[in-house]
Amino acid sequence: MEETDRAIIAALAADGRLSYTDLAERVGLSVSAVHQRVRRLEQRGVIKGYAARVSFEALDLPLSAFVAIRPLDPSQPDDAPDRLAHLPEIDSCYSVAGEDFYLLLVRVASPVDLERVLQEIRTAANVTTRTTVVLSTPYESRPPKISSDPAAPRLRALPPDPASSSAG
Amino acid sequence: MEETDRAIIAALAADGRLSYTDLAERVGLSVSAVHQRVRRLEQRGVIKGYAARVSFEALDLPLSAFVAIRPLDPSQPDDAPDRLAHLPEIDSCYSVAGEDFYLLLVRVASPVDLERVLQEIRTAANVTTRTTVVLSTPYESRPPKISSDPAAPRLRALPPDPASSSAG
DNA sequence: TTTGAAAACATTCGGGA
DNA sequence: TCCCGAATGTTTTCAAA
Repeated sequence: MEETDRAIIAALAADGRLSYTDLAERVGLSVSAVHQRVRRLEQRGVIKGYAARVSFEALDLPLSAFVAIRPLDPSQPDDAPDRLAHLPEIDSCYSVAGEDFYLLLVRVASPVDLERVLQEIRTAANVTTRTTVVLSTPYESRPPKISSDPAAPRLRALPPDPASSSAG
Repeated sequence: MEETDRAIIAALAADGRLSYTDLAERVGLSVSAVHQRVRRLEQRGVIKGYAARVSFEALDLPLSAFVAIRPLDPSQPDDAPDRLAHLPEIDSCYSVAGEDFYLLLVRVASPVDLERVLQEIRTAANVTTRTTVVLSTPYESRPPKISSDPAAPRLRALPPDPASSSAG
């Protein structure tokens, strides 16, 4: 039961378009039972959604970079994520411990575009930036290991937080 | 035509389980025409696959960290990504410019697990580590902006490279 | 949780712009 | 080359037990 949910999640993390029929075969349940479980996982927020994995090269966004940012005036209220959310080049925004405040992952078409985005980041959030260019990506966004360990903690329902995501 | 492909990609990046029927309505084409286009995008490698977006908190992996690594002996052949690929806690591995060689994103259940993974990374790849803990994630893995700019470059077919991913 | 039937959907094909 | 519409098999969905 608990283990079945983990199997479902692992299967859907690896192939988000699996049919309920295939899923049912893999976990050894009827189609409707699997369907119901998936729906419960979606409602509980364990499965937050589904996405096509797209090639950034093919979309002409071959240049990725990590941008660490630090406020120019640390006494100001810190709403950098909100101020930056409208920039479509920003893939991810992490609040981090350490000398920097946030770590951004940006995707652009060219060095010139990176330059422009960095300027936009600095002016929009009143921050300094320190940029690390990604040269290649051996692997990325691998499906998480789903422990089928019998001693593993239960899958947890989440507090109703429909906006933000990982790593609290 | 070209713009239609971008609309399809944008729709599937936001909702990877959209039916072809829904997709067809959105882009104003017949179901079979959309189906054909999606298949071509998949074959060309523009769409690399589909994945469920899972909540790492719900999976009891609430702690994320960026781990910058540097070889102890820079004259040795550098195969750190291969040496680390078996560690399921590593979500992503980026080769980066700058003082560090690689930047890893790891996901674990607790500080103790992070400690263990860092040791495993150091011994498996013969590297030093510098770790930045993620405190929260305002947003992550947002769908890329798909330029419908008429002057935008064509969607590119990819050389047959079925393994690696972004940012060359 | 299962079964079973109805509705919706995916997939392939032939033909037309 | 790209599109559409129809035919078929599959999947999803729902009710009932």
